[in-house]
Amino acid sequence: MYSELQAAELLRRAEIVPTPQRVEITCLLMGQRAHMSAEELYRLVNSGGRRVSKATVYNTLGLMSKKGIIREVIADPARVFYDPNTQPHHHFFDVTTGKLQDIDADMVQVSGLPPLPEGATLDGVEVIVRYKSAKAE
Amino acid sequence: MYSELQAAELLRRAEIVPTPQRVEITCLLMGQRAHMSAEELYRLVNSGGRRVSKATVYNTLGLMSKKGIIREVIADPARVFYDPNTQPHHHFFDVTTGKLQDIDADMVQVSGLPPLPEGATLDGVEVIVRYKSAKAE
DNA sequence: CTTAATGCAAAGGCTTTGCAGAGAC
DNA sequence: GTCTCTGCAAAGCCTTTGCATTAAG
Repeated sequence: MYSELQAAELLRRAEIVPTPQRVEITCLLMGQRAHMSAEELYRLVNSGGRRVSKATVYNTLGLMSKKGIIREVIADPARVFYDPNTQPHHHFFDVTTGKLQDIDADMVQVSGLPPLPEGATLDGVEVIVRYKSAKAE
Repeated sequence: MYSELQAAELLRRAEIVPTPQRVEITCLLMGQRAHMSAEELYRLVNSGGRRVSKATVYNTLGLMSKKGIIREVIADPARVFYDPNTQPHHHFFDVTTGKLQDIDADMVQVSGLPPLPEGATLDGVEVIVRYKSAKAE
């Protein structure tokens, strides 16, 4: 579990004013092992008594990802996942269930990437292993 | 350029009835070096005199990707790209312009991936190198 | 008082769906 | 006539935007 104090501290360090809503969102996101989409998080926050608007959820996630304390993962065409793990690492994506899972970067080697175009800034290298799980077709 | 005859042949081999609309879509997609989204393709098809509905474009792309003659690439949260290149390969994604570009698989080595969960079927390994290009912020 | 954060609802893209009409055999 | 494909429009989902309200210093 992730305490409100930890969350507030994290936000403060990222120069984000730790309002109650932001702290709440941060707690839930950080406390979760699975990755969540904004929509899921929005529902989760609001199921827990607290009332936070959609705009604020999207806003907060956008802010946090701009400040680098969480990371956007684009694996599912239907939504963006937010990943509390900012260490370099990669992902398993279960196409059947829509679940996203971490793969430690230590284990995976990517080599031979061509250089970026002139003047470009690297934004990240993401490896996504997509698979279908047993159940459904 | 990609001829209608080639397109029809490709579709037929994939057991897709080569209707005029599907042939048209296939021609445009295959003839293009850049990757396109369904929406772009829809606009492109309809700018060329021919009238094809949105439903048909989405339908055709879905069919083709299910049959394995094109490939979906998920790199941009806002849309799915369709890639006529079905050889294993990877992608550069220019965050600034939204352009997607191929990276030959030959050059890139990915090693050390952990095994899939029990009973899972690999659906693909995708490496996406995201970068910001010179211009905009 | 001034500035920033929040909430609401509406708008916006991309994609999917339902169903009627057209076409092929 | 039957089966499939097509087209249109409406609906859906996630996300963004605009603007009035509220909170903070």
